[in-house]
Amino acid sequence: MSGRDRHGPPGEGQGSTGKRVTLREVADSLDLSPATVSLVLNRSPVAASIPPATQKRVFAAAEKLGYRPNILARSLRSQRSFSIGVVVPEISEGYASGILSGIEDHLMGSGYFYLVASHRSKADLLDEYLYLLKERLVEGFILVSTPIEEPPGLPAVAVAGHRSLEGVTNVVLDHDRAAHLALSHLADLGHRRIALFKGHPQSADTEDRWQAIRRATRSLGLVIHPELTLQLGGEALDRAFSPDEGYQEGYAYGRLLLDRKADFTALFAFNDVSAIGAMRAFLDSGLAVPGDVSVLGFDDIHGAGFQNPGLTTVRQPLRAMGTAAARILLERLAGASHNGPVTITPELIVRGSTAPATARPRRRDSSDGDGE
Amino acid sequence: MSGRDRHGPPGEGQGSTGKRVTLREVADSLDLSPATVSLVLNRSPVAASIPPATQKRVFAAAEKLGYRPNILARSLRSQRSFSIGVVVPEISEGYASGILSGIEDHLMGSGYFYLVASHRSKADLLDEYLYLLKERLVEGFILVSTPIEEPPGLPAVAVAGHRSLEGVTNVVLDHDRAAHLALSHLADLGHRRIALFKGHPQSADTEDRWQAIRRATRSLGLVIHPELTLQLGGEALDRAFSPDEGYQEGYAYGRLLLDRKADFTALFAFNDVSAIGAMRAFLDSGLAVPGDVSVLGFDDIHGAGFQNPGLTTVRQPLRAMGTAAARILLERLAGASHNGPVTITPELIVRGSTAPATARPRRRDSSDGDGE
DNA sequence: GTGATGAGGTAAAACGATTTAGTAGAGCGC
DNA sequence: GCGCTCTACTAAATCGTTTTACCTCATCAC
Repeated sequence: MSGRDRHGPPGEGQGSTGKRVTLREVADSLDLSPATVSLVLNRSPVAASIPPATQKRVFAAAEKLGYRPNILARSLRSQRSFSIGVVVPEISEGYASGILSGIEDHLMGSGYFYLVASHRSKADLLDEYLYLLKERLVEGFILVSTPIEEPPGLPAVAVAGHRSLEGVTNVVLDHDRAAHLALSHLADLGHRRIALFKGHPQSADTEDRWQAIRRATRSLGLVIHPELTLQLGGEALDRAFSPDEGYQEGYAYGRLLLDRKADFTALFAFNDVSAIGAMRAFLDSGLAVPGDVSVLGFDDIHGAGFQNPGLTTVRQPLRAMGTAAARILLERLAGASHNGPVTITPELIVRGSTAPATARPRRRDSSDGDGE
Repeated sequence: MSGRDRHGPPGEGQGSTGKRVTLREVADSLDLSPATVSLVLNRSPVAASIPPATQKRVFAAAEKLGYRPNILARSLRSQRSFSIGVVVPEISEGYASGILSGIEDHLMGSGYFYLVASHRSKADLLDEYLYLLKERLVEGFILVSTPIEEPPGLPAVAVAGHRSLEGVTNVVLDHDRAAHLALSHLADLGHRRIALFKGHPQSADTEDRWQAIRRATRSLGLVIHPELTLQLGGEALDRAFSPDEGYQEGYAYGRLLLDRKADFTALFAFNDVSAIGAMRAFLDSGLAVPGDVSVLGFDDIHGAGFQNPGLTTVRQPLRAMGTAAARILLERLAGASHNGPVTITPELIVRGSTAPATARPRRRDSSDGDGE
């Protein structure tokens, strides 16, 4: 709608090699001035007085010569770049790439491109990238799970939101609903001693989700057991995990949980990756999942359903969230006012990793396998 | 080395808001011409005759005012954009995002950005995106697992290569070594009836790998059983799978394999995703992995080791491949001549999904579980 | 005094659009 | 014939650089 509406046809007029046709050349071929051609092609209101016949000639010539405006020149003059900056913690990770794919879907359809930068949770890199992106005249930002301290200086949409900031529209998951779905599912299965993985301190969702979990716990008559609550990326472990070692980290924290020797019948992890890692730790130590311990993830990343057992999880519609973020940003760039946060609704996906709690202590006891 | 060598410091000179400082303003503040300032800042050889004292003043003023060249203007004039186009089939998928993260690593360090486009295996989208990227004056392409018909018209590096094309440097995995690693591992375990998943016809690696498998099979004294060979995305199934349904597709083809009732003791899949899907199909139908069937994947995507059982697989160093692609492209842009293909060496990662072949027919028979 | 040389710059033309402020000519009323 | 209004355009400035082709002044050799 905004953006350019002509995309194709590629490769017409001239081959993919050869010099580009400029506005001047089109104008010359028509014995018109570049100004006229520009006005017509851009459907400027000023072109209202140009007779339809001439307009037709202009369009025809542009088509025939395969004219494509030089985006750089246009951007320089009009101070628009038709590109936006997308900032993610780490691109090779399921959450970010899911969102990204939604963003791309929407942007491409609108004539925009995007530049991606991964800050790997380093504040200085983040600052630098925001700077470099502005230098490239991106028109706005989409910040994915990226906590920033001050307004970025351009219209922005934050995907795993955080506290509200001037000029930043938040796209947030309904964490209360998510926590309630997850915990009531476990409660209904009879779980009372539920272990929890809190998210990394630098993850934008961590705090919101944690508060939601506390509220849900209370409203369901459950209690949070501090000895069963582990903070990912916390000081509990001597070893730090790099951003793409989420599975290993989950495994390590799963082990840690077992080492504490405090009984629990279920784990509600911060995300699928840590859930899968922990599940593996449980299995390795001889516990059955879900026989001895139920495991509940978060996100529903690709492949979550193909774990063994399939991972029960709270699905975030990542692609839809990306699409929404892109749409909102473009609307704002087109002049729409920026209203409150946009809420996304999660969904509980029940698979094989959760089952009724059993009274039996969590000790190796593989009398009944997971037949199904 | 090429590219700009100054990155930071962000946020100095002026806040993140406020108008940008132009070259003209720097020049005016120094009572010099923009030309001089430009020459000095760019360390042009022409600036040799400018006395060091003046040069110092110029740098100091630029720093003080927080001058940052406008990239659009620079690009327009010098016909360089300091950005490259990365084309992938689908961004939210592990292979592409792994490569991407390597690409990013290298590019960012060199002052380049990249624009991503996902063609979702549609030839018309691909053409259009190549066109749009050229329109944005990207300086070159990195094509990830993207087969193209004709030279793209710009320097390019293809990551999961294909037939050689003018101007395209291929970064290819050593498929012979990969196939040999995988098949000799299975052969050593006593497997003779090995099922195979061929890749999608549109995947660039498919044909190379298949030929490599044929060679490896011969040299190992194995035979390929047509009834155990399935082509992913082939006509065997009535249902087509979208690009992000790789797991489901693997599951479906796993089932298909079982339905054929032809005995096999191992599966060597085209990639981890289909291997995991198939593994799940085997488990669901009561077969033990690796007790009844060994499963061998390809890629070593994130989380492959956290499957249950852990997936034995041929690792492609995705990130390193991305880095290599970016490095080669930048070298070529800097004038290096484009030599032959670059070969990447795969590695066999043995985990729990492969074990010695058993004579026992593949029928439900769960007498010994997969304890450890 | 002349011509050459070098030092230390600068003017101005690109790059390829967009857009504002006109302008030439036609038509028309009077 | 004058002013006015339209119509159908166009000239030229502008965006912010880069880069080539100068230019001016000193100095020096002869």
